[in-house]
Amino acid sequence: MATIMDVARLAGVSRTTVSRVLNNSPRVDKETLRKVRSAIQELNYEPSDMARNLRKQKTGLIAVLVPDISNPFFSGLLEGMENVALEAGYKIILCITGGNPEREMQYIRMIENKQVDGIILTALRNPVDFITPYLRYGPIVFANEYLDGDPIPSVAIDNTAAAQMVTQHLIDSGHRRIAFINGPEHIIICRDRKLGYLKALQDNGLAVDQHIIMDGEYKMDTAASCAQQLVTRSSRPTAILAANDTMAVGVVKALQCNGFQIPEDVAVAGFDNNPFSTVIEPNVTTVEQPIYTMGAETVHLLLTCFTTEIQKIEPRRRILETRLLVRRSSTR
Amino acid sequence: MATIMDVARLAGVSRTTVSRVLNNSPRVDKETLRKVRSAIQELNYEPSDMARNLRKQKTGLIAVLVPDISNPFFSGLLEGMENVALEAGYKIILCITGGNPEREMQYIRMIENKQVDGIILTALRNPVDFITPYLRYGPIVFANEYLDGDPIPSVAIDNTAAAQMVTQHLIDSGHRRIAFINGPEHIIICRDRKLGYLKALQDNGLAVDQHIIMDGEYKMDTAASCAQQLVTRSSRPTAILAANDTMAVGVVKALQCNGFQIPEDVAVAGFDNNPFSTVIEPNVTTVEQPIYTMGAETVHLLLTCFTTEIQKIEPRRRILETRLLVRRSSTR
DNA sequence: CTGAAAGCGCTTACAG
DNA sequence: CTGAAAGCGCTTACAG
Repeated sequence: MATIMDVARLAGVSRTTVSRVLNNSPRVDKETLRKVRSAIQELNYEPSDMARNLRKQKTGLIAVLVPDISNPFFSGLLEGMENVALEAGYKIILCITGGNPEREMQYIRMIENKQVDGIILTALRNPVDFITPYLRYGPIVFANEYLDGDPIPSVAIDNTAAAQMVTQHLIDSGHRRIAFINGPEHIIICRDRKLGYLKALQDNGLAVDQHIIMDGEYKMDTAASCAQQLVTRSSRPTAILAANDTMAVGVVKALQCNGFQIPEDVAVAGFDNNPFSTVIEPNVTTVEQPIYTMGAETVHLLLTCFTTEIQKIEPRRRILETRLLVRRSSTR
Repeated sequence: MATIMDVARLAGVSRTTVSRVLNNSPRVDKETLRKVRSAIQELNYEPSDMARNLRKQKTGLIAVLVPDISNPFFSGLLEGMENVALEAGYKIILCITGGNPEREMQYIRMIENKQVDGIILTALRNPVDFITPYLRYGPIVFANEYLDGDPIPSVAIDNTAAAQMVTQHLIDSGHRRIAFINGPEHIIICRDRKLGYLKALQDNGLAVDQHIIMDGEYKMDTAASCAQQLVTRSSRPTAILAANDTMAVGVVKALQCNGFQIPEDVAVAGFDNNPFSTVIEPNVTTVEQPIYTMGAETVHLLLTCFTTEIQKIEPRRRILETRLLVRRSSTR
């Protein structure tokens, strides 16, 4: 491949001048410009990004860590991120952690070697103390996540309020015994969804029964067996709230398999408004999140971090709006 | 951040020696090794990948172009790719083209500037002549795609045979009038699926009716309206084959909306074995593809291209096996 | 076993 | 308007 020196020689100028042409510097003679341009053309020259990166000390790369891209939530998030990144001249490195803490750390360490300019973290599986040391190498932001009193900027929804809203809807529909199938509880957003669920029960003077609060691991199968257990119990719940739609669908299928009618026997609701929720019959009531926007906003936030001191960024925690979508699975 | 010179100074050696330690060269004195290691530790030194890349003339990056990651087919493909890439020390740049030809070219041009070492292409939307000039910059391979008589290695299934197999299954189930809802026909695999469908009809002496061969654009909604049209016609088909499961699900829902029983009134089959196919009732008959393996094999193929002349690679076109999964949507 | 030097391909003060 | 020089942070023949 041709280098800047080849172009300079052919055009009979210094490589400084070629660089000026490449970077659209205004201080170039018209005739020189023409010569350089034609040399570039003739040699089919393209500047090397590797050299530019070293010189400018930036990679133009953003690492995005997700547990699993087959989950429509994360693929939607990535789509929002990718669009904004591309527009800003950045590329995204896809880091699938599979929820594995070691793999997560392995990817985070990319910033040490300056393989990327910044990192976006989702569904963090390591203690935040493991992450903060890496902040000195470059900016790190959260999507769909946040930590109490930490210095890491974030974009997310108010999970407590959202869970409270959907639980309240079930209560308003007449349910008094509502089960909750949560995702992994060490994930902050799951912790908060549970908080919102509990809050709604308490606000309405309903008893909390730990036996009908379960961990569905965010998976359809696991949630299905949770549902199975819930309905074979002596006093079965009349409604089941799941922390995402994938699990809600698992619940619906398990209940239908066991001969229960939805919503007549048991109402069901989920989170995310993912495509499954409208493929299954009955369609599942859910909390819609602005997923694409969340992805887009997170990249904007990271880009801001590239040029602004973290303390000066306002707001450092962005909260996006959610919307309750009432569908047949919870309608009497 | 500390550089190799800082380490060299602190350890009292040359940067050559530090580099040797970094790269585990055997020719280093034990005591020197100790000094260098402790200096590295003390300075919290990590070598810069930007500098290494420039020096070694490689980026450790692979660009993967996909039209849409919300499609489980492509997210599964990416998972297979990501795993193999990571193991081999490569990272993946996520390039979502949205099926946009300009955007596709924009991403392909990354290889000109040596932003990536190689490219994996799926669902190509540009003429192959647009691509071949870029082969001189670095290797390009296809996943789930192939082109007649071109020099680009590929990993895919035999789409003609697969479509023939599922069509034959419908014929064997007694259907004589089978509609086909295809994806965009300029995509090679769609062209071939149609070929397989036609072949099965011909082999069985069945008439081909162009009116019941439609373009569903790979989308659920579009396929649903295709189905709507098909069943409101005078002589409606007794079976509908869709080129992917997302469309098959659209067909099922549209038919059910119109009061048709599946499979009693109309049988349905799809492609991919995607999660939708088992969420909907009845579960949809489909052709299972080894998606994860396809992703993994494609990266292996690309890695081979990094070290081997393209003409010497055997086999240059890899064909993976498929399997027919007969489910209730096509069972009488 | 170790180091000086060249070089990967750019950009950017600095000087003219 | 243009160029010589330094430098981004590494690795790798080459020499000793």
